[in-house]
Amino acid sequence: MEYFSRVSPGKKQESLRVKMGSFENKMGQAGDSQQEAFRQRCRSAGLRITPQREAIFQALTGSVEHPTVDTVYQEVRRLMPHISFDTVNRTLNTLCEIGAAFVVPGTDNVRRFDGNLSDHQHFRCIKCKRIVDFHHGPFDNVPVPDVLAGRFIVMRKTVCLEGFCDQCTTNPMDNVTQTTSGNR
Amino acid sequence: MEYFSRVSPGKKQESLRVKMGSFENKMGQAGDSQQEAFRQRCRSAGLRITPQREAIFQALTGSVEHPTVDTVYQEVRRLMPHISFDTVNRTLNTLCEIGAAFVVPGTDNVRRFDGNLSDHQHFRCIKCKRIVDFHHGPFDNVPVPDVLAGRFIVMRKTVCLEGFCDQCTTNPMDNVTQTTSGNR
DNA sequence: TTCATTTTTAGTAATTATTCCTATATAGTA
DNA sequence: TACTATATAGGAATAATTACTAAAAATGAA
Repeated sequence: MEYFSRVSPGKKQESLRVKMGSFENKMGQAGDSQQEAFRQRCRSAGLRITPQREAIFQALTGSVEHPTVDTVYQEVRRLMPHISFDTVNRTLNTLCEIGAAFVVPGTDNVRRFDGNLSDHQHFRCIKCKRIVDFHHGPFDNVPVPDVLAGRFIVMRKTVCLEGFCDQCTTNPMDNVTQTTSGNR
Repeated sequence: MEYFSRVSPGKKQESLRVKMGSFENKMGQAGDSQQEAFRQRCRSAGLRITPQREAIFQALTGSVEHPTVDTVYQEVRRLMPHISFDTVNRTLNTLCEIGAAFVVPGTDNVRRFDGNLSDHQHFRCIKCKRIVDFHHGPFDNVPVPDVLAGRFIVMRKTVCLEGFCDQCTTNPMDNVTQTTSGNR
């Protein structure tokens, strides 16, 4: 079933509300509670729940690739041919503002987004740039050095690992650049 | 003493080599070994040692602010009025390629650079965006979970702290957005 | 010291990623 | 059903970064 977003100005179309129902049916059981939690988060933030927002959230949380705006845009366009790039970009920013998504810290010139809202860490492959989520309990609460705890208010502690993923270990030294500071 | 870079095409000027001497004299004792190490690193990488490169490296390592390209450009222009933005940007990229500088991982749309080559970590202020270097020995070698060590080749482990710096703790909740993933 | 060669740079243009604008559509409430 | 405030589509603009190329310069050999 074709899933429409808004159409060109001046052309009234049947409401998307009915089609939103169809869209929800496509999500299956496992996604329901996540999508419902998303709607609750929108309501709490005073935001309207639009089919575009639901589709963008769904595309992001259904991806393990930490996609760029353009990747999410291509994915959502398959269901919503008239969606605009700005809607996807603006909505991803909105999701980040309400805590329903996050920009992944990195050194690329293009932003990547994370739809995984549970505690986790990232492993970044230096070669293929893949970002893999993992969760290591002790990384949730690395102890803050006393000298900093007395000087700053530490709200978050992040551990990130970098190296070569299992797919790239056959050629680990190809195409490598050192581009991040910190431990070496 | 005015410090010239290259001048407009078609206008021969006296060599910069003499003025490079003057530039070096400005640096003082503490910077000499660092600048010399930089020259060694250039030679090892097969790169020419140009006054532009020395000035850009000097501006970066003399800054604790993790500056953007434009900030380094403004700083270097004070000594080299004819330097081009592309030279600064290209040279910062070159410094990163040879390990004489690093792009700081982050979520901003503008890149920031780090000239601190020693082991250290970053504290990022959520409010004022300041990045503060610190070194906490145990963060140099956080243990990698066995399940990852068996699956990936971990080349680097980074710990980053985020929160409010001492200057911003009087108004910690102003202007805050959640934009990074990971531990919360 | 001079000359030749390769690399680098200045000035400018182009590309890419992101944001802005506004008329219209729509979600949500009364 | 109607109204209002918010969101969107289509298009334009901005900002950050990269590319191009003629000329300058760093470097090494003679």
